[in-house]
Amino acid sequence: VTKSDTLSPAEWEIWHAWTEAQRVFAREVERLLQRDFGISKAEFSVLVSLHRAAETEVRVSELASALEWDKSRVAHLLTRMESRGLTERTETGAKGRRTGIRLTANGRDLADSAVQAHAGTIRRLFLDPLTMEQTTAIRQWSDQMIARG
Amino acid sequence: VTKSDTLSPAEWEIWHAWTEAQRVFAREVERLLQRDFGISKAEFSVLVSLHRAAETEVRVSELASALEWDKSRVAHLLTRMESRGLTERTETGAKGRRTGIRLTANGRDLADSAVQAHAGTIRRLFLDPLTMEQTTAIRQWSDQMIARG
DNA sequence: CAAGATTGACGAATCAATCTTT
DNA sequence: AAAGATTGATTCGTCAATCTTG
Repeated sequence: VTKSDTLSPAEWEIWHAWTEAQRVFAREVERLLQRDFGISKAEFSVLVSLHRAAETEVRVSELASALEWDKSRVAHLLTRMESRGLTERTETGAKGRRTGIRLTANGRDLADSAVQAHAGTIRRLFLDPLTMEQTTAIRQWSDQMIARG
Repeated sequence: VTKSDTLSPAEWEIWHAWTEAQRVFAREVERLLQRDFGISKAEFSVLVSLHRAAETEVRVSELASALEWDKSRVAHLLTRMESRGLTERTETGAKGRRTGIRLTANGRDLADSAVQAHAGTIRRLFLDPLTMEQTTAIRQWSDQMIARG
C-alpha cells in the first residue's frame, strides 16, 4: 500500500474516533470524582496509593516513583491535601524514623468511598460495555504500547 | 456473575494496562512534538485548525468550539503563539469584518512540517501495529463511547 | 556531602469579570 | 444589550534552587 504523507480519511477517522473516545471517557470519570467526592484525578491517585499502604507510612519519594510524578508535584499536592484535612505528615525528628505521610481519619473514609465508587464507574463505563473481541483488541494494543514505551 | 465492590485482579489488569498504554502513548506523541517542533499538543491543535482553514480567516469562538475549549483558553494561547510569531490577529475595525486569526508565514511552515511528521507518528505508533480485527474492535468501542458521552 | 523534601518562580488552564463591537 | 473577545485571579504542574537530615 502506498502511503502519502498525510492521513487518509479512513485513517484519520479511526484515529480521531479513538482520541475522542478517550477524551469523553476521561472527562466523565473526572467529572464524577469531582461531583461525588470533590477531588481531582490527581488527588484520587494519592488517596489510592495511601489507601493501599494501609497502616504503613509512605514517603514522598515512594509516592512520586509509584505514580511516576515529579517529587515536587507530590509535595505541593500533599500541602494542599493536608490543608483540607485529607492527609498528614508525621514528622518524627527522631533517629531511625523518616518523614512519613498518612491518611487522616477523614481521608481514609473518603478514600474508602471513592475507591468503591470509582470501581463502579470503571465497570459501568469501560469494562461492562466491552465485547470479548474489543477486550482482546484493547488488551493487545495496550500491551504492545507499554512494551515499546 | 457476582460483582464485588472492588475490581477483580482480571478486571484491574485490563483497566490498568489500558490507562498505562494511553499514558505512554500520549507522552511519546507530546515528546516528539516538543522535541522536533518545540510546540505543545495544544499549540499543535491550533496550528492544525488554522492550517485546515487555509486562507479563510478564523474567529476565536470558532476555534474554541471546534476544539471544545474555553474561549479564554484560546485567547490566552493565541497571545502566546502570537508573541512567538506563529499566528497573528488581523484586526479590521471596519464594518462588516470580524477579528480574524491567521497563521504567519512561519506558522504555516511549521504547521506543514508538524502535520506531516505527526501523521507519521500516528501511523507508526497507533495505526500500523493494529490488525484488521483490532482496528474494527477499537473503532466500534470508540463509537460506542462517543455516542454515550 | 548526598539523598530526600520543600519552596519559589514560571507556564498553562479555568472561571469570572470586563471591554468591544454591532 | 447581546455576542464576542480579552483580561485578571486562582490553581495546578514543572523546573530549578534551597533546605534538612543522616
